[in-house]
Amino acid sequence: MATIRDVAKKAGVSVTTVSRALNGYSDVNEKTRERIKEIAKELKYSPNLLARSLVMKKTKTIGLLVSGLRIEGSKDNFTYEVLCGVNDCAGELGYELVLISTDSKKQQEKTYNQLVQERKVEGIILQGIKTDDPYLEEVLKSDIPCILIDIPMESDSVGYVTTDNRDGAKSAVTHLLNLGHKHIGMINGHSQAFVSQERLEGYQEALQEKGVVSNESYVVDGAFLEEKAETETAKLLQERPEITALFCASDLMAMGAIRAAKKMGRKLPEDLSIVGFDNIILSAYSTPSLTTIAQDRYQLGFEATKLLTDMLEGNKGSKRKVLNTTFIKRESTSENHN
Amino acid sequence: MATIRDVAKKAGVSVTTVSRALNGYSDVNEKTRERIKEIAKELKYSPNLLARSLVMKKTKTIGLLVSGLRIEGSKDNFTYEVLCGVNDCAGELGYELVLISTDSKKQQEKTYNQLVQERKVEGIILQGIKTDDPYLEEVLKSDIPCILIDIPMESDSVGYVTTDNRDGAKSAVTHLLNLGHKHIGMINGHSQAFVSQERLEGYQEALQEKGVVSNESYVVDGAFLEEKAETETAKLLQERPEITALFCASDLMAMGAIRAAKKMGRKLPEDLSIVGFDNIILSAYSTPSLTTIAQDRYQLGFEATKLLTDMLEGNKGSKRKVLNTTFIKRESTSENHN
DNA sequence: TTAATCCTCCAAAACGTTTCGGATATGATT
DNA sequence: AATCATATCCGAAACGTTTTGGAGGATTAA
Repeated sequence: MATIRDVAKKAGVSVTTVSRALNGYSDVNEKTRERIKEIAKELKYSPNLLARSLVMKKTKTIGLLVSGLRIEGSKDNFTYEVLCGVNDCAGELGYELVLISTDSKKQQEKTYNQLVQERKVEGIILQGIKTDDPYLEEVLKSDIPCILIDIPMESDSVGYVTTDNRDGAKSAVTHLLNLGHKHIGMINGHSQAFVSQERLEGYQEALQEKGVVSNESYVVDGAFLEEKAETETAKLLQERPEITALFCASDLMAMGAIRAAKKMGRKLPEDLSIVGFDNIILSAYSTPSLTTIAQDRYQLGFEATKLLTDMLEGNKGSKRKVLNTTFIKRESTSENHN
Repeated sequence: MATIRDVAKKAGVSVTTVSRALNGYSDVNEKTRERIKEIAKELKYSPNLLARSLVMKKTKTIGLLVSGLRIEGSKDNFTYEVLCGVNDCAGELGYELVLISTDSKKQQEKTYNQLVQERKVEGIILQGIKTDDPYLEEVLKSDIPCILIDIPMESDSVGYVTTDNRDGAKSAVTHLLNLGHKHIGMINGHSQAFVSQERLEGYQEALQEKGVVSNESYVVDGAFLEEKAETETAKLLQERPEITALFCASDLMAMGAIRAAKKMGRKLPEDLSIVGFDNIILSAYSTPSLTTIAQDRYQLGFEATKLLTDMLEGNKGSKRKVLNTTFIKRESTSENHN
């Protein structure tokens, strides 16, 4: 609890000198600097960051605003892995990290600007918000530097980082086409997610390139939920028995799809090939293990932080980053024998 | 960026009055209070928490110090789920949460006290540190309120929350005994974890109660790692072929054990029964799905936060909390037919 | 010798709040 | 009329830093 004043008194110098000594300014004699450092250590002095930030108007703090930091997130670990990336990068660059989690209830109490202003974060990373979230509009208007994860929007103060979802989806579906599948269904997420739109486009593009006519009724909405995906898959497979392969917009939904198929007595992958998206932990452990498109969530967080700090430090440069996916072949896909 | 001064000026009152009006003091006329509130909203004023904390010497902030916020943590999600619990409870009680992650490199630069003092957290929750961690000693000496997760140590300013590991382990092993198993091996974690010691005791106690002599060579160390557990299990099963059941101190290690057993051609659960500990997501998806002892990691975080804030607000009461486990029967255990 | 330069150091202001100890006015009580 | 209580407001200090603009002395240059 020693303050700079205590150090100054004990060292017989002014507060100014202590401050400048400890902060490495050149206008202080090396001998006194050493003495001051000594005394500071002796008194276990460490500067009060509140006071410092107050006067410097810099907090060296970034916020990670996540909508829905919930236990269900354990299944895909998206938030956790993004958090790891953000944390690592922030740590490397000397930024503090405060975690801000909202839900619709909290959002009614405080506007985005209030939230951010109060916490005194210099910039913020947004994860998990939907495209129809009221905060999104505020973000774009506000001049607080912000990086969006998986929402491709830009302005003077906002950038984004995302995965090449379209390309990833395309390679998933191309893989199925190459295995000889003609009737390929898609279990998509929900329409309030950009990634869903993009993955749908990738799906359609792949079909088109191989000259397969796409059928609207082959695409259903699984809301990124395992259960919803299961019921939707069951319905789809019943109504469209000619389908021999499925592309799921998330691994979690693929888990639901697998369960639905198994319940209907379909052998996997002989009767039905399934490709997921994400490469979550589960996908390697399920039976059959899941062929999928891996996206690097850790890197998503890491790059977001890099972009944000670049903005904060005035480094002009691209405010967006699109990461590549990698295709992972496992057991859930095989040649079409029908 | 409006300050309290701006509001005061516009309202034609003093700074003091604005402060007292907004903070609900009674010595301000209701009419002026309303006017001030109006103007505050108009100017989008929100108080600078830095300044406030500086003068009040209260930050309403707690820290979650985790050692090893790493991507590998995705597999068991321990940290994530604890975080969710901490976050929810902190949110409910109006505390901010800052995430502090350390590793041995960082620990050399800053002592625990420095870390905590600088960040101006009022209290802190420690997760994931080992019993031989140098920070632990500091924590006990320091008078900053602290709750340890899974380390049963207490002092004036520190408490803990943990799971009843001994009882959990005991019920796991008792389950195996009841299935007729006589030779039960254990894949434990590492000795720098209290939970390992406790789970070992539970294992031994269960055996003793049923009058089964415990055999030291039946217990090996899997370091809480999947791979290590796999190799250790392979060795154990080879050297002690009479073993028909395994109790693993974590589900993740059980995954390794399952793999080892499968590679040796053992049928599960017919040839070998396995019980895990934790109830991680994977345990429900593996083949066979894993019988396990569930611990509520979310609740661990939630209760830790409750204990901490109780301490911060001067509510005297117990500084410790031990949560119960629940037994979950799945496919990986069956009767002993040997 | 004088002027200029450099090296060390410092006093005071500033950051945006809260709070303590009054101040003023009004009305009630004696 | 004097005293007291109450309601409403405010000035100034305090929190612990950094930074600005200079002061004083020693050294160097002219």
